Amino acid sequence: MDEQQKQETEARIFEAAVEVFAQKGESGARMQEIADRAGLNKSLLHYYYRSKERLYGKVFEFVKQRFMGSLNTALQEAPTFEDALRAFIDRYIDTLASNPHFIRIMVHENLSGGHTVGAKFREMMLTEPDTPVQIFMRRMQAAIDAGEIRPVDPFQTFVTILGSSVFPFLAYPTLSVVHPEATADKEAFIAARKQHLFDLIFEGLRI
Amino acid sequence: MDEQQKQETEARIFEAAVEVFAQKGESGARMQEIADRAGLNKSLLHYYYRSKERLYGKVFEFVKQRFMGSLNTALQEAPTFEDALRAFIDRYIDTLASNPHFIRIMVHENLSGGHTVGAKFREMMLTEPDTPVQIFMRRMQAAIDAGEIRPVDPFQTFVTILGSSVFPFLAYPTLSVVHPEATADKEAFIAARKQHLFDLIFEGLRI
DNA sequence: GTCTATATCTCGATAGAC
DNA sequence: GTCTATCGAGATATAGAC
Repeated sequence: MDEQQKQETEARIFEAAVEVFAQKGESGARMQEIADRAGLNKSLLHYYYRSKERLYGKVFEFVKQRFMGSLNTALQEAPTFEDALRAFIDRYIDTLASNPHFIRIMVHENLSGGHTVGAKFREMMLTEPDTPVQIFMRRMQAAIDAGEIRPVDPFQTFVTILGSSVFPFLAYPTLSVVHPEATADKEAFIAARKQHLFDLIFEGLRI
Repeated sequence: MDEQQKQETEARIFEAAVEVFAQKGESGARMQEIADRAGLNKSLLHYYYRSKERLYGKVFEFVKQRFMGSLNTALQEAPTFEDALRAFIDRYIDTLASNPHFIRIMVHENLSGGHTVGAKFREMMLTEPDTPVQIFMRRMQAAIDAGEIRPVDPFQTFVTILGSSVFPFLAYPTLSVVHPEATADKEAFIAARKQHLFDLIFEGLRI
């Protein structure tokens, strides 16, 4: 009972921390705001995580795992390149939509120099043999070699898919001002976005 | 002599402020860091700009003007849609490359709720009759009506171009770890990016 | 474990000397 | 105009009661 209560408190802190760090970044986030959002006393954050720095470290690690994991699973399945491309775009956008905090933390990291993110990814490149980028690029290269699609640079294509998928989640406040009609229904906009992206890129790669 | 010195000091503060706000966002930025980067005393920031809030306001306004200006000019020229598309992508990426701070401030704004950016853009939509989005969308719609390209949603296409162009500048620290060879020479990467994007999207729109 | 109270530090801002 | 010194608010972090 006590133990369970403890874990739940820790989890509530963690979830609140993810949200606040996503919105404000590491330096902009306030411990008080995290405590308020978790409905707990501020000193509990220190009891469970010692310092703001350590709390952020845990959050970042978690976010990175989820992020990479979603990319990996999306790439595993699918027999043809067409299927793989569609699955990748769909799953990736779905993950972004249901976990909007993740990409925000990653972007904050990159904007502020990307030192943490650089170190973590470098480590990952060494320990894990197959990163999502490499899997995607190999798969696309195979399709090119087999004459299924045009010879377009796989890495550039990967960057295009990521950027096109991520951007709407980063710029939503601006986009909703610039074109309210298209973005008012967020569900519909996301569905349309998936359809559009696959169509445009697949046609762009077609022989 | 004094007046000139004064202007130079003010300019140095401003430039340093642009850099720090771009890196940390409004709340994450520190007046001390801006002063250090400008090689000046912290109290001078208040002498010239009264408060952090006002300094940020000036920076944001400046950034927004440069940004929108570059988008507009890129869309003016070009006779055919193909030319317009190429010009738009080239000019837009060039502007991002030579002014990397601008987009970062915009993204920080959006991440932290986008209230300032929302108000500013709403105002712009009212005062200026033709925003870049509208010009692009109208032009693309005309090309669709004329049967020059496939009937692909112009707004979605606009978002795809923006996202694909912007993303590398946001995620450069991560990308350079994930694929060092492709990103080591930044000039070359940007040139390749322009070429790739136009090719992929133009082929994707082709009848 | 969770709270209150408080110590310690950092930051934005101002006063005043030069 | 530019600097040093400092104030006061607000933030992180800790001590100690329950």
